[in-house]
Amino acid sequence: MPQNTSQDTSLERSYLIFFHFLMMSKHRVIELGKEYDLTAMQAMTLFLLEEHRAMHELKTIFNCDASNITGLVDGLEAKGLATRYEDPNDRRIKLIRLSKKGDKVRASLLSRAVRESQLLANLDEDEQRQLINLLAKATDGHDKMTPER
Amino acid sequence: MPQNTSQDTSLERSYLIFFHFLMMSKHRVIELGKEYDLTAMQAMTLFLLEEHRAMHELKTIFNCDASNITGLVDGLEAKGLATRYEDPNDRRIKLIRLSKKGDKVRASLLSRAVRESQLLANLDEDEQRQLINLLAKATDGHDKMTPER
DNA sequence: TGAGATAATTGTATTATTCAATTATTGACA
DNA sequence: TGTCAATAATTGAATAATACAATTATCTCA
Repeated sequence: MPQNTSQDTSLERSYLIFFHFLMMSKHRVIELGKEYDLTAMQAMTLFLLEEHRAMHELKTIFNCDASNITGLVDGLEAKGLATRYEDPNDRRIKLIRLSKKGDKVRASLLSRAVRESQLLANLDEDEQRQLINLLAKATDGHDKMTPER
Repeated sequence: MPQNTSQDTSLERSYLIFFHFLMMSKHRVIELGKEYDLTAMQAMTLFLLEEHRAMHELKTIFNCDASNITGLVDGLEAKGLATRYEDPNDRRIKLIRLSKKGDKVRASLLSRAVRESQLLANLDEDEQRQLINLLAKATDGHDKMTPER
């Protein structure tokens, strides 16, 4: 068995713990998405489409090439989950919104993600609330994804 | 601007906040890794290799096919950052450990990740500690990555 | 008006990930 | 002891994800 002989500082150790958490979460979303015949990006995009969003917003959030978003939205449209439409204020921009079917799939996916992810299962209700509040505060202002606005 | 007309429950909203946080973190690691000419997986693997680890452990943590780990470790060896060696107790198993150079790169990467990530910049010291403690508790027992053991 | 920036798309190239088959080793147990 | 199922790692081929380059349309603003 490995012995801990590390020189990492406490903050660095914290970072590693956080990173661990991050990777596990990703796995859970991917596995859940598969059940709905969605790629990881498609599943995550449903999460993001509580409201309509411009394609370039998705590009920023996913930190990827714009062409990937074209393909991503093509896929969602092909499945009848979302539709594109022009931004009336700027005809360069296309906005995406979920269809009725997309809304349903999103609701089901999100509900199951929350119930089954077990990510917070080790925490009592109060701790869960604390954690989420801290994450929300930490996240605030970092990019345009903030679902509160 | 999108108006919030959501039906999401508070727990679901929390999940989305968490997810937001998760994606941003991933981007930061990827960008940092690039500066060191490392792929995302290579950078994350350095994080994991505080101690030696068996290849199949990495497979579990990354939730990927075993063949990816072969390629991953090939890459790290080619760069002189890590070495394979046989587990003396089970000759099927290969253990990976960082070289001296690998240790140095890991330390630099981790230190910069912590200092520059700005992930926790919105929180004061006390809140940071709280957050990390909650994440550690939430994470505990979820798989074999826990760096404390 | 017109130069420069942004948004989206297409086709292509590159990279990442999975799949199937193979070899070696281990552990269980009849 | 010998056999069989399970595990670990590897290889090569197939598939999927992501990035790059070039193009069109639109917007901003000096």
